Amino acid sequence: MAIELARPAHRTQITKAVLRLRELIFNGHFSPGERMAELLLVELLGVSRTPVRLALAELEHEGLLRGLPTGGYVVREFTQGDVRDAIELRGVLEGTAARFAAERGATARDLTALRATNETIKTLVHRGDYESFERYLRLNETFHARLLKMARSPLLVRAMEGVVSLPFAGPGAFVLAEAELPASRDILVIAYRHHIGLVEAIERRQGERAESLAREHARLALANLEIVVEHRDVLERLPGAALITLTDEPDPDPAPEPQPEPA
Amino acid sequence: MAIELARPAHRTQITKAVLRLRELIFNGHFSPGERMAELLLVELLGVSRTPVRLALAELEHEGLLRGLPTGGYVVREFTQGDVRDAIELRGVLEGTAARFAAERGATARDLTALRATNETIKTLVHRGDYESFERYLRLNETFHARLLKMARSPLLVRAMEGVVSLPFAGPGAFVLAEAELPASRDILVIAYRHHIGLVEAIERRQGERAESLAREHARLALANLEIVVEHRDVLERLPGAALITLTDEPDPDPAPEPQPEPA
DNA sequence: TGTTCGTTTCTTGCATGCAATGACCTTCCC
DNA sequence: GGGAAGGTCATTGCATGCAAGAAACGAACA
Repeated sequence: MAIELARPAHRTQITKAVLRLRELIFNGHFSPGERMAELLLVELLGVSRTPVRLALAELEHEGLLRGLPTGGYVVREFTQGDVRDAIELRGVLEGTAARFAAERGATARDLTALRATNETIKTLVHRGDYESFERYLRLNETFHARLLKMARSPLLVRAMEGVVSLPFAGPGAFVLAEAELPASRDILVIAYRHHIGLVEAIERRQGERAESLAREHARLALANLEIVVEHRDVLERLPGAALITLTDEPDPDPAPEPQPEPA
Repeated sequence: MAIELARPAHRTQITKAVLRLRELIFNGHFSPGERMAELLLVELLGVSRTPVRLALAELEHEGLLRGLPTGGYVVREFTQGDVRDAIELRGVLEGTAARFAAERGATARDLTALRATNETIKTLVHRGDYESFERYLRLNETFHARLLKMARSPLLVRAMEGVVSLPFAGPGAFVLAEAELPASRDILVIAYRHHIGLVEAIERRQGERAESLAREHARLALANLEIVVEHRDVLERLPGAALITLTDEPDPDPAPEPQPEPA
């Protein structure tokens, strides 16, 4: 996921296969549980079995596929609880990034860059057109990428990559849906406020505050998720939606034997 | 890492290559930065290029190797700061596991199992023989594995696997060294206390307390690390030590431009 | 002596053939 | 009719050959 971003795009057959496969999976071309036969993919992707095999291994590590004990891969299925956990987990890791940035000290240059991004975001928050949402999405990712970089922790970057490789776990997950659902428009205002607070906390070296804010910030995606599942027509147009099975029960992961609060 | 544990051990050439390569890397058979030529590994491992290639990809995802933009892999190098971050990161994830377990409710069966493990650990804490340390190590891993399971979050399990795949980040990292360094013997006592507190917090649904305890618990490994680096002869016998470059500076990641506390 | 260009060797990326294992279907027996 | 056993088909695991590209070496020139 880091390699492919380094621009060579289609330089090797493997990346070509990975990119195309990801796209196909996100678009719902394969159903969860469906077996990914190598020969089928050979004629589908136009590359031979060797790069296909490598690409499948890559996607397994990303979490999109699941390897069968007998060999071969199937498309992985995600429950609503998985989505919730992915978002919560991103919050935990971004919280750690924010805390690291605060504890280890940020450069004035980094802080200025974050503020500049926020300034532009501010002008977009109250617009409603689709183009503004797209710009917001890009700026939001810029903000989060820089924040992660400011933690100065390669291992944290790795861990984050492992989580946001899931399509519905990225910082912009479910945001595009807001363009069509004014009900969640206020969330952008709150998100902007979170950004402001994050920069302030990092500058003042308030690690715990930065961590809390980043966690709460990620939970906005959760709020978005809940709004979106109420509008399945919107949900189904989002990438990766085909991988998610919606549960009707309100609590998607009930305690099997809830213990009462003794203290 | 989950697949291989599923017993087939050497059933495929790939797992054979992965296991052997991991062993070679941990033992320092390759130096950090050294190129892992496929043909060299073919005659070293006794398998053909195809499984070698797959194994290399696997180890890259584990974080032990780094892929070069031009192709091929080199052994990755870890700084003391990486080790510190890995431990801190494990603390963050185990904290999340503990919090999830507390928030989502634990079964009486799980709590009982944790307590039983702790009871046995209690009898080992004050012994000093090597065998007791090995038993402690196994029980400690049992405790942490169960805790993780109690979070009921497959994605959290994945994230954790991504972190503890590094040899020095596991729950038992640097513990074996204590068998030879009585200076750090007290740490076992503290660790035991943490375990007790964790079970209590989870039972009482005190999520935040559980999270804090788990984080602090992981930081014991950090204390161990600091003790161990003072005794390089011990450090160098630990697996994976050959991958770590020791920095002499006390603060391994200094702030480039520390901001004063304005508030 | 330092630098640059050309050549050679090594290394990886890819395709394909072969073999073995697992899945599935048919058939036969109870 | 149900279950078990046999056989057939499909799919994956592995090895190897070939070609393109990179790296290293050496030679020639400034």
